[in-house]
Amino acid sequence: MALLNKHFRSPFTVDNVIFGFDDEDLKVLLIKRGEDPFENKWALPGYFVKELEDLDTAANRVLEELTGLQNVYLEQVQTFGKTNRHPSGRVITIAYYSLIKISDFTKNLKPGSIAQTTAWFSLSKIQHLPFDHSDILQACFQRLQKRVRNQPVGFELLPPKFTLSQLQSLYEAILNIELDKRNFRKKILSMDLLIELGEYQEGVAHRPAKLYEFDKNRYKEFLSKGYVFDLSESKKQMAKVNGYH
Amino acid sequence: MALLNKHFRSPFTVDNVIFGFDDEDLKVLLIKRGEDPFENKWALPGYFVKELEDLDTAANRVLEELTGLQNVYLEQVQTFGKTNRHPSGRVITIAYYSLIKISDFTKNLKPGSIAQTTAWFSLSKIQHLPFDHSDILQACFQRLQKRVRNQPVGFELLPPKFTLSQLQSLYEAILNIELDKRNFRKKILSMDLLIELGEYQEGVAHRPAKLYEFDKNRYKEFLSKGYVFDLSESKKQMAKVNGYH
DNA sequence: AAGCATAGTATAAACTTTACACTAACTTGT
DNA sequence: ACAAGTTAGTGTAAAGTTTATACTATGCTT
Repeated sequence: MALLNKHFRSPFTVDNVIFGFDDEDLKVLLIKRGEDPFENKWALPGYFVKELEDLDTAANRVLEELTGLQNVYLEQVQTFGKTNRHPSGRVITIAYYSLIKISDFTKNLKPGSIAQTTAWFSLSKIQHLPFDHSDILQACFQRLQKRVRNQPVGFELLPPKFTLSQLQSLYEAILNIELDKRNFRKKILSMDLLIELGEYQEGVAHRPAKLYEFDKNRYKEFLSKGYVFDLSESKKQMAKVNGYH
Repeated sequence: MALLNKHFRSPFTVDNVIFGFDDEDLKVLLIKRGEDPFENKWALPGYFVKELEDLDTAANRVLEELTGLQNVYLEQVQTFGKTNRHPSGRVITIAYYSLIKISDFTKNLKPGSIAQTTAWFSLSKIQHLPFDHSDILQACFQRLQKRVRNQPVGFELLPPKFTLSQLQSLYEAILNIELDKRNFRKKILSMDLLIELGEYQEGVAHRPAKLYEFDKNRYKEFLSKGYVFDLSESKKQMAKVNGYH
């Protein structure tokens, strides 16, 4: 309809903060830009949205072209639209983050693909990013920190079979706090969402840990009973973490 | 820069879910559309964003033109970009909600302004809205329900001086649950964020209630001490509300 | 076989949340 | 002026949740 033509049009991108976890650090996949502005700088991966493409589809496209992965946890976070955020003209970006199993990633890399110009960076070591990508990264990370306490999304970052210690390390890395082993286990197991597989870790130089699996069906039932996934801490504890009493 | 011209451009709007509270119900301000598509239907207010206008600015513009109000609580929620969401062509919309003091609103209405075609609707009575506005409304309402438990935004919907009963009704209306009077008061007062004014309600046919004010400065201090605003309920309670045990 | 590294486990104390019912203060109608 | 009506305001005990804390178990390495 002609009416729409009266109005300003902007190009749109989706930028995708791809998180991974390597048993130690929370990492983010960055891409070395192949064109100006900021050619050869590391930046968040993002693509322009196509005319006939939904936003979620575009975000999944970024992800698949970079990692070869499909059906990955993806969440829209915030839209960044300051008129001057891109030096070449107005570009609005819709920020997403996704959670991938870092081990799957390496398997799916095709030689010569665009993914050859990507690398994982520990979140804590990322300094300045071009455009407003630091703001975008921060918004996505903060969203993840909240999400992980109230939704069972952490499992998206772990292999399908994992140990409780891995799970705890993941939470410690994302939330940047230390957790008590016994209390953590009690809490997560009390929700009764993990299946104890009866299998054990292999190839470790110490007592092997039991392997667990997150059970999506039990989680559906859990929700339908009105229960709420919750790994948050009391106000008192939160104050302490921040160094107050 | 020429590079941007390669890419698809879309017109985009901000839609703003304007919430108000009338001591009874949570309400939403709708506008009767003056043009096709959906002429004369009630819909969420929204405007096309201008070339040199930031998104937040545009959202505030919607608000001010409709209500005459400035400096109002405003939060971006989600961007809706399905290719077919608008029958006349692709339009991406960035959804915001705002919280206003409904009493301020009526004062600021200019006769003959666009606001003459607006009306407040109880949230519970709104049925079908045009476009994907029902989805937008739902997303904004859900965001508000979460926000109100973890941030002191409820006060934005009340007059500067309010009673604890009004505050409780507000929470009950937003969360759609019943709260225990004694426990609610204990909890909100224990955060020590309200100033007891020593003034009382007037013109009511019963014992007049004390008036309180929310103290933004105390809240800043509260935050800087690492405390967290929290009016949430335990998992047990949540389960009960939903009819389970 | 000793040493090393991580896995795995229980309980008591502190704290938070919940359930619950009566008196106080003001207005209205007689 | 007083009775009836309406909402305001208040404390406590029981139940539940969170926290702090330290030792034994199991497998690998040397």
